[in-house]
Amino acid sequence: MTTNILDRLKSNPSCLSKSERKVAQVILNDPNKAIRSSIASLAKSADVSEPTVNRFCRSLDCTGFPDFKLKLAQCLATGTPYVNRNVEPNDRVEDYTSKIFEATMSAVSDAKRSIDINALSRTVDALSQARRIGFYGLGASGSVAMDAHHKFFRLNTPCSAYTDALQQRMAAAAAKPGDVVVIISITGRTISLVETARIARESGATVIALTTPHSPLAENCHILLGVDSQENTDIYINMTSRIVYLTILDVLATGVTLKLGPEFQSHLKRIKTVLAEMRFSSSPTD
Amino acid sequence: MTTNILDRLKSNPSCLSKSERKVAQVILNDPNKAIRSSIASLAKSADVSEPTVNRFCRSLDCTGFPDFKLKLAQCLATGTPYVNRNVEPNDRVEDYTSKIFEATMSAVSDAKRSIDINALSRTVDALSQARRIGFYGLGASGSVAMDAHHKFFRLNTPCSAYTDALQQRMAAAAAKPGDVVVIISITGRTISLVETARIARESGATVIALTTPHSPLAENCHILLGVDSQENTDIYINMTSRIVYLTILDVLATGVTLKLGPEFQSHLKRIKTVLAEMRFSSSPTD
DNA sequence: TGTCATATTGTAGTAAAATTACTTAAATTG
DNA sequence: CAATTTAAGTAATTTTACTACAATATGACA
Repeated sequence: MTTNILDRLKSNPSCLSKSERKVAQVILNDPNKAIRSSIASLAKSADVSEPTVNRFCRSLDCTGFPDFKLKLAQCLATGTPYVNRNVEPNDRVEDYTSKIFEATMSAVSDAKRSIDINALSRTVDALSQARRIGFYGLGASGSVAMDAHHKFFRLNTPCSAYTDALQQRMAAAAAKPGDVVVIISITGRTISLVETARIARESGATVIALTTPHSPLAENCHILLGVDSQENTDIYINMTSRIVYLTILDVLATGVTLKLGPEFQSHLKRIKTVLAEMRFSSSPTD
Repeated sequence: MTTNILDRLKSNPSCLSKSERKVAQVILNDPNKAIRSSIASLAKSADVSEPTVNRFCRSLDCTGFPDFKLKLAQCLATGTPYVNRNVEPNDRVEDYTSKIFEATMSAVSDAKRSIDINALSRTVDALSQARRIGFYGLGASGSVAMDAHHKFFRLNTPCSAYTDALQQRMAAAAAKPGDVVVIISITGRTISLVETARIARESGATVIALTTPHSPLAENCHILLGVDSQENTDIYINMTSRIVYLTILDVLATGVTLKLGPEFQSHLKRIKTVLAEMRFSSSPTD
């Protein structure tokens, strides 16, 4: 994704001249006003000439003022007007709530843009032909693996989740060709998981990694579902990556279900009916 | 939020005249082109006059053409240009991937708008003063509970996750005043969980429910963290609510951490260091 | 069916906006 | 402290959006 215009404005003393910085300042003061202003009024507010505003837009890789307004408007609309603001000690509840929700949305949106459709497609193929499926995760990714298991066990392929390093190792060693092993790790650097991936490969299983690109785990799998963790925001990485992973697993489960075709829907319906009996009335799965 | 302009365009044969509909059609064909067009070129593409385009904008509650472009641009940027389209049998990978990602984003965005800050704040208070914390969930919410446990166990309050109905019942019965019980359920109608909530209340624990408003569970707790499940889209409910719940738990964990104050940060840092030793190098928690 | 009334669309002109080309001012460097 | 480069402004041009008005179409009713 081309970097957010607002961010560039905030962090760019270089590349802008003195008067251009005045323009930037005025825009940052009230971006929502800026997108509705004409070049003339903006120039007046910043106390510079109109062409200066125009040149300012060009230095930000826009073709002109209208183009700049458009891009600014879009970046304001993303709901993340000042993306990646970190939570700060004195934030009130509403402050950090907004920040976390926004960070989550922007992570999902980034992932949507950067996900490798081809890898996704090959994964759906592998999963729908699998003899058995295993989801492997430790720590925060452990619950992701459990969640994936809960999704996939309703399909008719045998399926397990392993959230313990030793179990994982044993399961990987016991894997056979035709098995699919999905390894989930935010860092992709946990030694035992990378080992597990290697073992699973040696056993002949298809190894799929849901992890950060270029990590050791990413280098040791057959299919990589890579998710770039956001550059700057340390704090949010754990929160947001996990959510992105869950979403990707939703996509995979959906893909496999579609592949299994319509005669399979009745099978799912039966499960729903059984679950409904546990309820005061109606509806889905907790 | 004012209803999305694109949606209005798609579903509005009324309120638009014949020529105005021609304009709408051209815009829907390539909205991204439309936001960069002048009124003249757009009028030409739609084979109508310029004032017609202008009148078209006015009938959509815009002050004029530039205003319309702005709103359209923003709604395209939201990433949810065609919200809530359901997955269909013949969707290609890229189709259902987009749909699921978009549904997720819009669910998070809706939740952000509708979440009760006051309830959130009281929950943070309760959690940070708790003698011990339990997270209860079954099915898909089971992994949410596990995840919450993984987040909270790093804070110094004793904390557990229960994902088994029997365990939950026993833990609820054993609860004491000062304990906080967080019950997670998408439907809020699972009989055993509603029972568990009642038992926990009787034991004197503070019961917090992360569930659908107006459900039996919602009526049986001290603090309700309600998340409306999306109206129409049946299929997505399970996927998206779970993600919203996780996000809310992120907010809670952040809130509690902030409340515990700065002298606590070193404690967290120590955990990170220990984890780092399990890695090929650097960084967070799987 | 013809006439009037209303609604819809288009034409032409105007004001405003954005951009260009050019000039002046400031800053940098040998 | 000149010479050259860079930055900023002035004024003219082009493009854009809008207004007022005219023309055409649509429809209701005698």
